[in-house]
Amino acid sequence: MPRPRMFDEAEVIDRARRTFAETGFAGTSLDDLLEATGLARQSLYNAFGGKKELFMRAFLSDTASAVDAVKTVLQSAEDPIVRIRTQLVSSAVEHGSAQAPPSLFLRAAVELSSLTPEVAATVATAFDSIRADYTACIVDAQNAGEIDSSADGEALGTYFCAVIEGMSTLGRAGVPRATLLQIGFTSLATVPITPLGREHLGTEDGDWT
Amino acid sequence: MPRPRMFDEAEVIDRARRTFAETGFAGTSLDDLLEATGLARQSLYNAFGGKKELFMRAFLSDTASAVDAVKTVLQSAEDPIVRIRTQLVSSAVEHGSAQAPPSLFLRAAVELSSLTPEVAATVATAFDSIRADYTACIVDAQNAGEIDSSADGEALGTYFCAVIEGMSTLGRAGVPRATLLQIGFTSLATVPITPLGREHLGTEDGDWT
DNA sequence: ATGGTTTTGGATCAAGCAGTCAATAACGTT
DNA sequence: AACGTTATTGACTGCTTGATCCAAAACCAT
Repeated sequence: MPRPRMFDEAEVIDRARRTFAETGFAGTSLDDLLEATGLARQSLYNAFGGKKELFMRAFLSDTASAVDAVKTVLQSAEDPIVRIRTQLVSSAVEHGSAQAPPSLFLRAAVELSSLTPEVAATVATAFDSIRADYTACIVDAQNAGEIDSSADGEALGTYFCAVIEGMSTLGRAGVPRATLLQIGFTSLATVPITPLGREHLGTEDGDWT
Repeated sequence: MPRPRMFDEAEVIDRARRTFAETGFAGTSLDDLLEATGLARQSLYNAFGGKKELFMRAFLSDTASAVDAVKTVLQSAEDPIVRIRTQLVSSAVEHGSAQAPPSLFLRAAVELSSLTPEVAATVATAFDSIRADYTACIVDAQNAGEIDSSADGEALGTYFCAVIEGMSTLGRAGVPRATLLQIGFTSLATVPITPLGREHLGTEDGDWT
């Protein structure tokens, strides 16, 4: 019996995500959000509660999909070592583009993790999840004989977390995609890949323009 | 004949740097700055011009000293390969501490590099300088026979830029110092160190509590 | 002392801020 | 067709913002 909404909630959150990612939480005014989403003032308050709540919705959604994107690649059906390279390439491509929307996850981590406990906890959990996915994939590769069994999977997992976040930060600062790709490929040299693994990887680095 | 200032300009800038680093540009009000610096309103405007100008002073100063800190370590009198490890450790220690003041450089890079051209240019120049210092140090190490001459010094330089920025981001998100140190040591495995270089490095990783 | 210059601190301003309220409009159910 | 429920709308509120103005105080060279 109620009057139906004239907007798509998911789309509003996505627009808000973009806006917050571009100008930050403190730097985004309610009017900015209204313009970006097309909502009327009271609609936003009815549907979401306020600026902080809408931000958290957008932030949690962005974090979840970022974590999910990593998991999907690292748990695909490819060879484990190929999955790792694919993930690094995918991070480089995602963060190394001027027109691509910047990451709200990074922004929130830098802007709010020291001020908002909930953001800090979410960021920590996300890092942990990514780290665990990487570690599991490395263990897979070790079991497949593609990575030397003496390698420390945990250490490499946290390490790749840092590399990914470094690429994200550099990408936001304007570093071009090709450079991020180089960083990704270079970081792969940390992994003691066996001859078998190297065979699976192939020699081609691919073309990413 | 003019009345002398009752404040130390450098100290004011340093206090402002800390405040901006903690709450960002948009998140810091003029009253916050007055409280942090102890200045009176008009004094701040007389001495610096306004919020934006004071921010730029603090940002440029922070960037310069961050770049300088890297350069100092990488151009010290130690063995080249030791310098690199020392720099990674120093970055981990600097960014991996809850009480240490967060980096305004990272904050500005993430918050403003897409909005303020001058910030973006400064950030880009800083990255370039760090990258160049790393590359030069790697070349030194190659000439000293500590790193395989086939290594791509440029690629490793940009790579270490990303690692450092990744550590900075993770540190701000609450990742502890020990983890950052592990990341730093792990990242060193990317470098093809010769037996001679390994000898110079020693076996000890040191104790950093 | 004294004059000229600067700092200082309080008062003030207009603009922008997040959030609220009451009235209207649109829908599904009955 | 009428009702109850919810979305929409736009005006409104009190507060904070960055910035400016002005008069009084502080200093140093003379």
